[in-house]
Amino acid sequence: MINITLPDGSTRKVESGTTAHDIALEISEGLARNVLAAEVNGEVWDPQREIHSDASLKLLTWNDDAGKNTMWHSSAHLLAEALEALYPGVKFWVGPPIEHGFYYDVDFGDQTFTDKDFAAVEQKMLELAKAKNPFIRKEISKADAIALFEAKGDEYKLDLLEGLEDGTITLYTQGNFTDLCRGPHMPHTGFVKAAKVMSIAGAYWKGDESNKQLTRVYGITFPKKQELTAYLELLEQARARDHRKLGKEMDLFAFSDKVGQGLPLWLPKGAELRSRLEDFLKEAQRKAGYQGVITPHIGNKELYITSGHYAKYGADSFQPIQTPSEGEEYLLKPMNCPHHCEVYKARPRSYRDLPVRFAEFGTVYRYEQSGELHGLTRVRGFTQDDAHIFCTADQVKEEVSNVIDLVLYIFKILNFEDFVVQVSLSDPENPEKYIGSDENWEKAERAIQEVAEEKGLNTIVALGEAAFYGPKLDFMVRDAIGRKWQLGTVQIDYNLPERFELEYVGADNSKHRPVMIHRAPFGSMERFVAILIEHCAGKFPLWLTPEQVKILPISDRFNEYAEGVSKVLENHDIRALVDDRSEKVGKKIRDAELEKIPYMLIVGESEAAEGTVSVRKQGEGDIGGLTVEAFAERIRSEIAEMLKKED
RNA sequence: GCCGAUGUAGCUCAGCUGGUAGAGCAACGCAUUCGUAAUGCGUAGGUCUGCGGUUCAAGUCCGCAUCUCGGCUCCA
Repeated sequence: MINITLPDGSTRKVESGTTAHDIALEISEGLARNVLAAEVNGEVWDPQREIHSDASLKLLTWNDDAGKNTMWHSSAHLLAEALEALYPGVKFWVGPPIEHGFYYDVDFGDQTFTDKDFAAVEQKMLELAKAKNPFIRKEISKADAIALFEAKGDEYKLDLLEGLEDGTITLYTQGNFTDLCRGPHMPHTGFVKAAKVMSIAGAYWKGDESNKQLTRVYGITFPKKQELTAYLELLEQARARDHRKLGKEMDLFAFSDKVGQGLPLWLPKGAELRSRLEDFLKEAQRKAGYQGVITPHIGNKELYITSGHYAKYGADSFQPIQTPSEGEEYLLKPMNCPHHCEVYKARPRSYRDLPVRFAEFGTVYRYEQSGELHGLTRVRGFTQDDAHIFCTADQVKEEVSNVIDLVLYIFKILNFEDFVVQVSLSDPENPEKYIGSDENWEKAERAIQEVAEEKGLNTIVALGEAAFYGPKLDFMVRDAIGRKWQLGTVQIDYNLPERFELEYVGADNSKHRPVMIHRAPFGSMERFVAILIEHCAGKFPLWLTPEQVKILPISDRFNEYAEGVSKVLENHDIRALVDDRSEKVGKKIRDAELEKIPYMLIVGESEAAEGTVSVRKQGEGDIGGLTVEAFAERIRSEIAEMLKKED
């Protein structure tokens, strides 16, 4: 007999060899029907696998991430089975679960597979699912496994086998399909009630761009049909908020083939939105003790040789600009840090001056791979809300703390409520990868972690993810429909102060090296605006939106009164326009609603007579009449309320 | 950069197996003067991404280039 401990702390005595499925059955038949996998002593197992020693057990269903992953991993095998049935001779590499569904990397050989073939594959998958074929686990010796896949002529599985140790190799079979796989899998294929092949794409074998490309087939499955429908609706919703679509519809930005790939053009409304964000951050930074600096868009190549960026990125960047002077070369600046180092060096610094914080909305140019460009989130010319803090090692903690406060303030004002903080530290196994003294690293890593903890941030620590020049802290936000984005970043840097020989005179009258902190709360204006658009689906907060109010006269006779209202609002710094087209008010309302203008003011006979406006809020409808002054006051206080969230 | 798909009016899209382009919305004009999500009529707008090729004839077929999109790789 063995003891099984369940998550609620209760213990069951069962025969050795009992499976998780058996235990689920003891609890309830309904539960047993839904168990996809089981966590046995912290390891995810097949529910059918026999347990032979005391263990802690957690039954996993569709509601657990690990349960979902198991089903999707099994679904990848189901996909493979369907593909093998329809395309005899195809070869498979790997098929893992991903955040939404799974994929399988497939070598179709001479056969073609296009999106027109998806439906047939989906049908086959469902047919195979209906058969409720069990997933059968089999341990196999390495020699037998090699023989098996050699017979099949499957070079991919043979390659996988090379990396595996004898004694740990398992095969899984469902129906007619057998795959080399560590598992675990759900009990049988019947759990899949809905299947969709989402897309195909090329993917390098082993992720190496010098290898051949396989066809990556993406799919997703669900235990209920309606969950698939809901998922497809969510995707539809995401498409509707896509910043590329909204940016075009709302006249915020554009691209031009003539100007060049990945070089955004900010249209008047987008420019206005952006500069309002910049002003907002500038004001917050001014209060936080930053000083603005301005540096040129190009820099002598020597600058980047000193910084080390030329050696690392020179070949993949916009190439140097020649001058009439022989041998003289300039680079479009790919980052602001080297310039700011030179700002620091413009005069000798004393420990009494530190910390100094140089801020600049610095436009930089990076030659991103063409296939990498994406709307405003990945471009070749963009403006960082950059700043560099130069301080002593002892000041790092407080400075990081202040930066975090600034980022949190911004998130609060802009309603990014759901975020985690990733702390990237050095890899303890490979200390030689990093520059800077052990003492300083330890100080900085401790400082970052302590600050994160003191602020009660939801933190994940990523060992080995630090940059070679220092540890960092990144904010990952979740937008309104649950997608994750990386926004603000704080990075500690021991490298550039060294390379630029930055110094300050200490209290001991000798020279010391400052620590440099890079930080960008937005990341870049382009990226941030893109994420903001998607987060709020184009309905910007009142204080940010380019057009706050549209005045809609009932007929041309009231255009004059409407203009008067507009003037009054203008005097209150409210951005209002009159829709003086000769259209019915219903049409004007519809257009203003679609333009996502927060307030519509309908004016006609009675309003003109009484000096009032009839107020309509976007998405909410008519909210009654107010005098013009009262409306202006309402807007003013609404905005004040939004910006007042300071701690 | 690589794999694949795509490019038709300002926008969203039709255009079957080759026979020199069409709709809705937007724009413009006229009429209408209207009360909370679309007034009517009319006008104008296109080297069908570009360059070559096949053909009596190319938006349609082929090649190359380019852009965009989905991924991969990359992201100082």
